[in-house]
Amino acid sequence: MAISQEISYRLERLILDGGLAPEQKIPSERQLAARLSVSRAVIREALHELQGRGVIETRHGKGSFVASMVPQTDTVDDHSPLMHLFEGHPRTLYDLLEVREQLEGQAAFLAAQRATGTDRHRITKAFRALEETDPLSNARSDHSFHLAIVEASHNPVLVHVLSSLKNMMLMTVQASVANLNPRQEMRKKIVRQHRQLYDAVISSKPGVAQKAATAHVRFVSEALREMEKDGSQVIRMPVPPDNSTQQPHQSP
Amino acid sequence: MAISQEISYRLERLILDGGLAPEQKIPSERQLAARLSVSRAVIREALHELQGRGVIETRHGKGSFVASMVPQTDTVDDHSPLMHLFEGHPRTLYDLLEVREQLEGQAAFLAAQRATGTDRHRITKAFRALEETDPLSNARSDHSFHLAIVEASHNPVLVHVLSSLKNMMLMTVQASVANLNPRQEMRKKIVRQHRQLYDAVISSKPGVAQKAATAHVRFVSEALREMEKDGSQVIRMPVPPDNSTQQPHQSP
DNA sequence: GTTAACCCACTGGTCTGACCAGTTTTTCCG
DNA sequence: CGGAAAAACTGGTCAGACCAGTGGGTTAAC
Repeated sequence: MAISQEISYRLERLILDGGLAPEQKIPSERQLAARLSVSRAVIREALHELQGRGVIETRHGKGSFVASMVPQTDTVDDHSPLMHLFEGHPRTLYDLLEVREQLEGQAAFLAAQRATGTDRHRITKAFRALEETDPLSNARSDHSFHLAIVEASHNPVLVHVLSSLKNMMLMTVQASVANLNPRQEMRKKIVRQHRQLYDAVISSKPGVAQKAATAHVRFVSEALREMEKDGSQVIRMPVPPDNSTQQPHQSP
Repeated sequence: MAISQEISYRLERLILDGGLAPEQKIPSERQLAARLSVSRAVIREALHELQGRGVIETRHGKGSFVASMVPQTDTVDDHSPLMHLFEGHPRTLYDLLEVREQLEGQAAFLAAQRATGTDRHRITKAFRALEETDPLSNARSDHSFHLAIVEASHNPVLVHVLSSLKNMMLMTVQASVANLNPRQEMRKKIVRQHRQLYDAVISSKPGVAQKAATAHVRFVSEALREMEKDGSQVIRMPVPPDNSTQQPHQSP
């Protein structure tokens, strides 16, 4: 194995084992080179590896620092392999929506097919709440509504995958509602889409429900794309701690 | 921003957009340096960044190659949130297949739409290999074929999700081929389905490709269900150590 | 002819020492 | 003392050299 890789490995372990705390400064490249008796080039390559992996940050003229990896090992894999793609690659957001479009559609289809009485009750409850909450803070309601439908599909795998994808989205962009609700006409369309989806599921029309769900996600995706094109920046920020996304429960 | 970072970013985007396909060789460091008019050190630093985040693999004396987008988290989470569902709940397998049906369909659709020349070449190669290998040991070929199509969708999220699902399947059941191939008539049908899928993707017919892919997964799912009902136990065992896991694309 | 050895032209891996470009500290003059 | 220049850091880039694996082709021996 290459020396630079050994060094990057050793440094990473040192950091993970707590030998170097977050925000702490790493010895300068020249010091490390001298200390480990290798050339500075090797040190730089090792550091770039750690940098690519998000373990350290390097600032010109100042030095390299251990990145503050939030000790919050939530249920969500913080540094999931996909997470790196988001940073600097906005396109991934739309890749994500592309997949969600498909899966939300399937979830709606299955929900319309399989929803039990309890499911219908939960969905209805969530839908009512969604209609009553004020536009500004109904991100949670929106989430609950869709989650209720997904869970009514009675497919644990689907629930799990979709919740992962949604969490991943929430990590980078404040959900669609936050971006779109301010625009009145957008909000109206979304409300109508929700109603269509709700009606289709409740009246057990799988095909219609599926179409409604995919159309909804596609609409949101295209709206976001449009906004971004128009210059109005899509709000991208970590979502505040949300206890409701922690454990989507499955009703038996 | 540092030049090396710009270069690593450009290369990563190039890879994600399909300009460079998995397994494909990246120009040598000296070529890149000359082409981009920078020193070789900068190129090496950029490559080490990509290496750190698993986008490329470098082999001494051979060159650098685009890594499969599949996150090879060798630590296949035994304690994955979904894993415990399998134990005692065979139904989860079919939930899994239900979701896969949808996603493989989407992947085929997108692949037929977006496949580049390189993608088509890879798919064709995998397909040929699939046709030539003997029925008993073509689990790998089957996997490679489907993977090539999924990667041609140029949607990293889709690749990631599907690979997770597939890994999860491999953990519990020896893939469909192992169970179905012994039966001659089954195998014939599967071969025909593969050919239909292949033709549709290569001739850029998204709709047809999607239908072929979903039909294929559904067929496998129903066949498994049938077998289980008939009493013949579906083989459920951990997949044997796979040395090709490290370097996903190997043709025998 | 086949095969084995070797050589050479690739590839990445490492080293050296220099210089540029930001940042912080020190120095020294007003 | 205050503040500006200078020095001493930091990382970023460059050039050229050499080492170390790899593979193809030529050659020499069998």
